[in-house]
Amino acid sequence: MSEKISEAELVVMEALWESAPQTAAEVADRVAADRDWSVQTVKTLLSRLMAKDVIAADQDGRRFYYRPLVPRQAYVASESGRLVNRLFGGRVSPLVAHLASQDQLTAEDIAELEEILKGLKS
Amino acid sequence: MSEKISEAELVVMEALWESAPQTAAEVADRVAADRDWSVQTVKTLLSRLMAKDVIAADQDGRRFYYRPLVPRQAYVASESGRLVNRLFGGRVSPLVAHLASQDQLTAEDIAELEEILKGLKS
DNA sequence: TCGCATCGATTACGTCTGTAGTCAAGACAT
DNA sequence: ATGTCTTGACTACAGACGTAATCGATGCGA
Repeated sequence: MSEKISEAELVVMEALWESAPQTAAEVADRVAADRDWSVQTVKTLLSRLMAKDVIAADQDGRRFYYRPLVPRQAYVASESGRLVNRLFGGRVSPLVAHLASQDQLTAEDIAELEEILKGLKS
Repeated sequence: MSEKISEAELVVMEALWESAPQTAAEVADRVAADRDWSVQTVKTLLSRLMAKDVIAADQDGRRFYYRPLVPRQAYVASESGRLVNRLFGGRVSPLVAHLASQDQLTAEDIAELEEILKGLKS
């Protein structure tokens, strides 16, 4: 919950969710795979994430080890909730119906969805 | 597709998707239900949407009738696609699994999802 | 011990966003 | 004809965002 995480900040969060704790340099390395950012840029984003209280840093000598405070799970939950509310009036099935109508469901998706539903009808 | 529509702009788009064409004043009225904005604010948002080529205006005397150029359908498609890519690696079933695990699926949703899946297995 | 590399902090700066005021031109009532 | 209302265009401005340079402190190699 809490402060809104921006697009660029999210890239940094993903790096931390992938593995934590990490130093700024490590995060920058990991992030380099996606975005061509300078180390400075990554550090700025880390600061902003700290300001938003979604990550924390543990000092080790003069360097910091960063780790997420918000689990990816929670973020994903709030974001997908937001989307479903904004675009589908809070209902999930229209979202799936929509994706289905766009042929965005793979055969695998369909099989898995059936599994999920089976589980829900316990 | 094309230019990114901001949160505030989206509110205006929704008003136009609901009914079109509309004058700026009509849009402002409709929008007033959600947001407490001045007419000016709505006009600015309309301009920005024009600049982004997602709406168009037909002049009638000295007033304009605005209408969406991008159908809601298309917007919803690109946004939900973006979310699924950003958060679920492009796979839909994890999204549903996630929503299910959060108890965000109503019984109605489940029934409808079953219907959808039945349709897909034609 | 002295210079250099490195770290986080601070500052910068252009763009986008949210929100709105002001302005010029036309319409309308008196 | 003149003052008023309405309309879109233009301008404003603070805060967020993307991207990065610079700065002061510190540790390390020579």
